[in-house]
Amino acid sequence: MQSSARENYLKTILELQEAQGTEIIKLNLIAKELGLAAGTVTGMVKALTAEGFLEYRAYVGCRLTTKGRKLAVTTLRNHRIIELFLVDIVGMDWSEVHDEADRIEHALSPKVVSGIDKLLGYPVFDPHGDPIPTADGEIPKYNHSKLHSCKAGDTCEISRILDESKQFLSFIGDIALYPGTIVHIDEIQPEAGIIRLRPEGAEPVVLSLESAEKLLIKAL
Amino acid sequence: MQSSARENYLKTILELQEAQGTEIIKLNLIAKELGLAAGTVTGMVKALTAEGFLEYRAYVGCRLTTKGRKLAVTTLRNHRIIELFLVDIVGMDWSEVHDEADRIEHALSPKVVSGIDKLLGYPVFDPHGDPIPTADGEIPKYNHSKLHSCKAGDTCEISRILDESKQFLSFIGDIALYPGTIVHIDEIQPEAGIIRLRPEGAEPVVLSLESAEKLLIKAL
DNA sequence: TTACCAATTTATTATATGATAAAAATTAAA
DNA sequence: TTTAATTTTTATCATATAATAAATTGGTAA
Repeated sequence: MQSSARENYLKTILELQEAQGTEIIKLNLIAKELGLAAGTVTGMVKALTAEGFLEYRAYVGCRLTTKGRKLAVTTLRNHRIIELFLVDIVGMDWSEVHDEADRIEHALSPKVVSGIDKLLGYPVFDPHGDPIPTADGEIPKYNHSKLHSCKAGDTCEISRILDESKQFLSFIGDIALYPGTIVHIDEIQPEAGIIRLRPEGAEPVVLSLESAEKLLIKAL
Repeated sequence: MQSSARENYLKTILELQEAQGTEIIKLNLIAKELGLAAGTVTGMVKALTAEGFLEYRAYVGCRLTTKGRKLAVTTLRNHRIIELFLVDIVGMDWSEVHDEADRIEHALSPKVVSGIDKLLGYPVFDPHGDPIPTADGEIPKYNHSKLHSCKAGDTCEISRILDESKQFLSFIGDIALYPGTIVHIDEIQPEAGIIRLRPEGAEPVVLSLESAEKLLIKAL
């Protein structure tokens, strides 16, 4: 079956569940995320419900069933493993691998994925710091806070970038704020809406608080 | 996606052109090769003709245009590079990579393919000995002969396996007749329809002439 | 409570890909 | 050369995916 559309829906619903911390996802949100018309989503959600991947209540939203979650997690795992593969093995820039992975993730058998997983040394995070679901379907949880909630004088480690757009990642990459980078918070100006920080061993940089909200950190 | 079917048609037509040494391919043959109904192929060939990928004359057959050949060669290149990648880097068996590659080949951007090409060291052959088209669209030609046309006493090197079915490759792999293997022809019995040969440094094996026809060799 | 606005669903339409059966053309045989 | 067998095409139908517009529902403010 041409299930790559189905896998995309399920993966997106899983990502929204993870991002929001809620089980039930409004169809409108799915439409926005996938760039589809609302009516299209209603139709597909009904089909996925009939096939046992989702539970759905009109005007309320939908939720993954166990079966749906399984397929969604597999797709998300494929996506993140491929992203890491493209960066670590193929040598691509982290800003350009998301769209590639979106296409490749649907074409991989479990055997290929497990081979690449082994090749990468069973990694736990993708290049953006997103946790890679395990082969048996667990998604590791970390409650890291957002960079913009730090205080001046704090030292912390960048752990995850929530915005995977090419532009944002290029920008963040240019100032070397990769996951694992240690930064010192020099100053926060809520009125100006900016945060001044210094990556270890590099020149200080200035971010908008809006941008800082897209960076998760681990306190040190 | 929409164009993976198109890419499959064009790639198949290119392979048939290469295998037969003729430009014009009958639609019936395409249908057999792709496992589709004849009517389906007529429809798609018309579409591909309207789009400038093919030239087509009813009841005669079709031929790739320059534009069609370009896309076909790219797809074939992707296929063969991915096969080699799956064997050499991921560690899969050569008998199982064909179907995988058939799915993955449509999901790869030129950037990804060129990265993997570099990673593999710009290879010239895939695991089955098929030549990998170059990035600028050339398909290297070799006029190797078939194993079954050898004479007793000959020594030659296996260069290419024409049958990519899982069963045949498993069998040939079990007796280690990979491309590069040197073999001595001990005996040929046309009446019995068999050929006796000895891979260098291994026990002799017996093949049907039918199987031997699927193996290309290079005289030494 | 009613009336309006936004969100959501339904109904219709479109495109890509495929199958099947009937019609037409080609090839082979008598 | 006429007929029979085969191949190829045409015509019709089916399924998956998506868009749009109209109708419906839900929430909110007067």
